[in-house]
Amino acid sequence: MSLRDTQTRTESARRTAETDDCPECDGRLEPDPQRGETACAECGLVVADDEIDGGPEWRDYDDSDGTERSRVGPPLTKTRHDDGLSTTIGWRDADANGNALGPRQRERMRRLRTWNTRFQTRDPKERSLKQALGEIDRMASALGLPEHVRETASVIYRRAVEEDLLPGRSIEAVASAALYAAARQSDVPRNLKETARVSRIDRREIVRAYRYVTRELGLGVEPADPGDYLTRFVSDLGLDGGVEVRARRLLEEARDENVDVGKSPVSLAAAAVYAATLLVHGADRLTQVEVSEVTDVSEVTIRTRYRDLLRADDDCLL
DNA sequence: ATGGTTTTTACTGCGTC
DNA sequence: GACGCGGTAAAAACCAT
Repeated sequence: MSLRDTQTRTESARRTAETDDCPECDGRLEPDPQRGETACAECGLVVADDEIDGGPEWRDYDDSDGTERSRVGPPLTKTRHDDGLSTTIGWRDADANGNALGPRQRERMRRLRTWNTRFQTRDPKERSLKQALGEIDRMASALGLPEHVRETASVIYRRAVEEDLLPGRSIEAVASAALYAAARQSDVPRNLKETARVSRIDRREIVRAYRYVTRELGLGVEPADPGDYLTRFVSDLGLDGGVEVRARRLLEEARDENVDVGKSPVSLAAAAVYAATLLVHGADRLTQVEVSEVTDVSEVTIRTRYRDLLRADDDCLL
């Protein structure tokens, strides 16, 4: 890919905290009003952070004195890490109004341009990495997963890249798989159906990537604990804590009686919630359909599982 | 690929409000 | 009659081999 003859592009410099230090030389970072970018006072490094956030982009387009910044609006979309966010730096040593730059400014611009080309030509891996991390971020927030899960997901993804696991599978599939694995490892599991819903990749392909990655990376991801689904289900269904406690006990007793072996954790959790509302609230319980809808477990499965749970429960007359 | 198991889909019957 | 539930049969999905 050849450089544009007269122009270079760069990742947009995103406004970070104004008091940050330069990662390269520890010089102070200064927002450059002329360009609307933040750059290091020492080496001219334009700061561009790795993750895609929803933060606004700051630019000063028409203010000749450059003191005022205008909010241009949110980035076009979170799903495209680059489009619409790139900054183009002209080759002319002049500001936006065509006025010549002073020697100081000129020098600074020269440095900015070299850095920009570096960012651009840095290996494609860097680019795909950003895309993947952006995707992870998007899916994670769609799934309501906390920050630390995104981080472990990115770690998993990076490791997958390092181990050359990418060839043959799509970036997004591996990203989805990494997130799925991270959620399970962090004890805030999301099942495959949920993951597939927010992913561009279908379920089958995610599992394939997931299996491959976990095997190659030796990630010991244990089967999800049904209890980990419980709190989420309970709150999604607007139930009280009493139900959750009861449900948890049902799950424990099921475990003691080995009724749960071979059964999907989600099914058990869903069934436990239903059974618990039945036991706690009696007549005005939740319907199986309601539970089925928020848990993504079919009514039939809820039925069969919750009968098992009740059978294993001591306090249940039988 | 195969076979065993679980889950889902689709449909039906029963009791109740 | 609609609704919640239970049961069933067949298909699909899953998993270990």
